[in-house]
Amino acid sequence: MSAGRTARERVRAELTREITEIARRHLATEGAGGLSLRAVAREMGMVSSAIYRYFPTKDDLLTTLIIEAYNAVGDAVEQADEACDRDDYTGRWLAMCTAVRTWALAHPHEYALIHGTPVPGYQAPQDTVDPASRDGVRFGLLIAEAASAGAVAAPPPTPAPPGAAQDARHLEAIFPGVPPEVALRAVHAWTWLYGSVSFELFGMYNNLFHHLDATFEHGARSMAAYLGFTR
Amino acid sequence: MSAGRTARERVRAELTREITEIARRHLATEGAGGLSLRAVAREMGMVSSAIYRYFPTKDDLLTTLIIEAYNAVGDAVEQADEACDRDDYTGRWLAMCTAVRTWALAHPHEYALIHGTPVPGYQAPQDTVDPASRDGVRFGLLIAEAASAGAVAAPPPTPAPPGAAQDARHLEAIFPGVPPEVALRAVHAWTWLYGSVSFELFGMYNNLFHHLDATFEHGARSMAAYLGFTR
DNA sequence: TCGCAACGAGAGCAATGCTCTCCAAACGAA
DNA sequence: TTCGTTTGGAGAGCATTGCTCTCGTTGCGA
Repeated sequence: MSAGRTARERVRAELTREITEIARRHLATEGAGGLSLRAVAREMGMVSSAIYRYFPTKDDLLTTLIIEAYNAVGDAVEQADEACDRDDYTGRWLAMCTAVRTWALAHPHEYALIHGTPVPGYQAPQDTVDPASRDGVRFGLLIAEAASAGAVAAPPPTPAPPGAAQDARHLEAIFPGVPPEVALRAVHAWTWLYGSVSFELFGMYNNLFHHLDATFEHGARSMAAYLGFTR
Repeated sequence: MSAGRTARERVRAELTREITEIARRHLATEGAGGLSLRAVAREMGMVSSAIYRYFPTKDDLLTTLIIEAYNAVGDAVEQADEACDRDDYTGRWLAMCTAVRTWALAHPHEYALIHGTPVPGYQAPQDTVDPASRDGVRFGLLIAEAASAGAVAAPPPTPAPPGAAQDARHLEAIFPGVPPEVALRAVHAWTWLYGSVSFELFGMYNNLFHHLDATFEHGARSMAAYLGFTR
């Protein structure tokens, strides 16, 4: 589709791209609330109504931005993972954690868009779910590989209501071949990751920590132990 | 101050209360983005400009709501804690986790207000920091009591950069008398708690878990082990 | 009793998302 | 090449918002 054939199609693709680019810049500087279709149109030298030919609704623009953001995190995580030795499981986990945090710190508003309060009235359409799960899928792969390589010590079983065990079995899709108890822990560790990044970004660690890099790394290492990685 | 003396003062206090009440209701149904001073004024039978006599800015109303929300979580956590045996440390931890989650599920928009994306352009004033730390302070108390009672097993030390150790020593204020390594783990567990609640509330667990109660409880128990509680 | 501060009413401003109508240019089939 | 059909920009317009300003009125303390 990028090789639009008619002149109109090419110009349309180009303008659409330009709109999202400007919108992304506005988002990055003003935040999601400060994003205005009229302002984008203005910056493009368009009259405000014209922009609705490209994005019929502000939500549609937001959706595009959200998908981009998810993909950016997904890319970051995947690249970080790939730069590691395949069987350095702890290293891969640390790299993925760092990738998420680094990206979030560099793109706070985009991070907020996907992991903060859902935008009022906004309903995530189906197109977002695949991009949204890219990072998690990659993480699942890591756990699966580590488990099948015997590099994950079976954790001491945690007493839990039966529903949790059922859910754990459903996790097979993301953690193929991983023992349920390990898969559950993996989700908890993953949850810690995003909790930690959100806390830092939204200011909950202010006045509490002064060496955020170091504390984050400590947390990630500590979670690696919690996960049971033996190497 | 609630016993305002002059009629005017009493009426002012009452109107202020009524405004925040309506605002809280709007917030609960429409979310933070849908909160409109004009709508509140309308519902009160006031002309829109009159409301500015009570809250000079929308941010001021939000600040009030935010403080209320923080206090509500603080109350919930404190009450949950107090309903437990003093030396059932695991039980107290579980109770506090459940309290946070239960409150959040019952007041999703208020939760989002304090733990979601910071409202665009909003700068949290000083009045919010005390209410904001009530839950954490209570949690710190629990850890301190457990540690001094010898009910926390020293965790295997996690290798970490020096900054983390420095920060850990600063945690003395919230975790008095708690070994640094334990204090750090406590923060990570606390982070997991809010990460977990946020993930659930913001829909990240959709299509992943079906027994959210049970899975949450599993996580909390698993974190209790991570914390090193021995009873 | 008098003067001031508080406060409601109303009009107004700039901005937003979104709609509708009008018209010119690009397009594709004949 | 012509001609009817999309496509898409311009412009006006609507309802809504936060916020300001002015103008009376009214409660209050001195």
